[in-house]
Amino acid sequence: MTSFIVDSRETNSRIPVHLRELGVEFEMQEMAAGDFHVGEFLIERKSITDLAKSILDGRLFEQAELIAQASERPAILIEGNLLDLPNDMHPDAMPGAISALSVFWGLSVFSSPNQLGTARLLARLHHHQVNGLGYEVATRVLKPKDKPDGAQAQYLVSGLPGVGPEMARKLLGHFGSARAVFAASIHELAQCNGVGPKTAVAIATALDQSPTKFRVTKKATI
Amino acid sequence: MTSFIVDSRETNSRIPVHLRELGVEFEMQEMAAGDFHVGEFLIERKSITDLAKSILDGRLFEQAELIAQASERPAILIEGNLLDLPNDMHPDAMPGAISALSVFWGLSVFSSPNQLGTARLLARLHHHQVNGLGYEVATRVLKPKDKPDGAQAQYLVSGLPGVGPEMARKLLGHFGSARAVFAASIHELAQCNGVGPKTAVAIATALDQSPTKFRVTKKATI
DNA sequence: ACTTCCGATCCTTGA
DNA sequence: TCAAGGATCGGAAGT
Repeated sequence: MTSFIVDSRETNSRIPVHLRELGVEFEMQEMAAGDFHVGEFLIERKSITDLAKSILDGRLFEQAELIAQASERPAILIEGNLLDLPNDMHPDAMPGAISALSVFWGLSVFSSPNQLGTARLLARLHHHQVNGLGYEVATRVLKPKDKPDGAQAQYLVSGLPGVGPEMARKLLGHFGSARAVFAASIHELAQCNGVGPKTAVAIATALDQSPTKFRVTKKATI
Repeated sequence: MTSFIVDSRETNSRIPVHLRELGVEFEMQEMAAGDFHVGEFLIERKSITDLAKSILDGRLFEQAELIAQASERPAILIEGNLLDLPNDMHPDAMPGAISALSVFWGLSVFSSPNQLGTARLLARLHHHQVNGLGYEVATRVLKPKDKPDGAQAQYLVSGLPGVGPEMARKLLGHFGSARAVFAASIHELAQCNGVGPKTAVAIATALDQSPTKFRVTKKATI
């Protein structure tokens, strides 16, 4: 699950070098299918020209089959500019291949501009699977700095469902402080001008919601 | 499902035109989340610059969450050259975003060079899902769309000064509900792990401050 | 998204 | 037992 294996043939590329520069630890092995084994991903790396070649000679889908059967999370990583195609290639060929890989073989289709980009992506994929995000996604950006007036309270109250800056102002005027707003019952809330029964209920619900489960770090599998 | 729905906002782009030129039939609708609904895929289209912007202002997560919860097969389609990034952006940011979208939100990450490429890819995705390969492909089971319970409360509480997502989580765990957090005294707040005297005072101050409209005296500063 | 920086909190030590 | 010091965590801001 936390493994990072690089196929020995990748010594031809600068990927292993870049990975080391990025401080990633990995093993090199002869791999039966794919080029990188990063956590649950099994990834086949293809430069855009190699990909074009594989499409034309029909070998692409064999390889797709291989990695699709070898992993729960098969992926292809297309490296290079998507416009660098052989002139004689049909313009639908590349999109068609990407679509087929995704629809029929369930592959994730990553893309990177160059070998360094590839290394960075691999490193991040690994890091994310090992450490998660390392932090929680920032909720509530743009917090006001400590202003002496009620801006702080207004911002706080405007976090309630259905409450924007204007409604927050009304609520604060009616109740006197943020603490009082948050202590109010549904009925009391509804007394405030601008607050109807629906909003009142929504507010009370949010306030009384119990923290049975929390997302610490989001974990999803495909 | 063989539907092909395009969000009405896409009229700004040339995608619908290209699609018609490619002989694809589709409907245009106002979509709640995403830009294209192609078979089982729900796809959000982002130009590389828009994507960069969304990363910087943190808006990307919300959108990812939206389409991830609205579909079994959520996807993002990155349009443009992956090297066209704001040069003030950290080089690890874009790969990190792609990785996170894939690992944590289970999104497929497509890529296309331009609007025509996007249209071609969409067309092929549709065609493949309609006409298939003669057999059904086992579509992978996607994410446990665990709607985080208490997210609303966490958002609300993280509006307090010195309180981010993590502290909010701790506070809610300690007090049981947002209402209880907002009712707590300085001393009670300080009981919570991670909350010291400074933070406790800051929180209480924010809660009890009243709009200064009526206050004559000013806060003394050193 | 990532990184850097800073302040607050918590933990350990040693008197 | 408590105070001072240093390690750690989390938040805020900038790229």
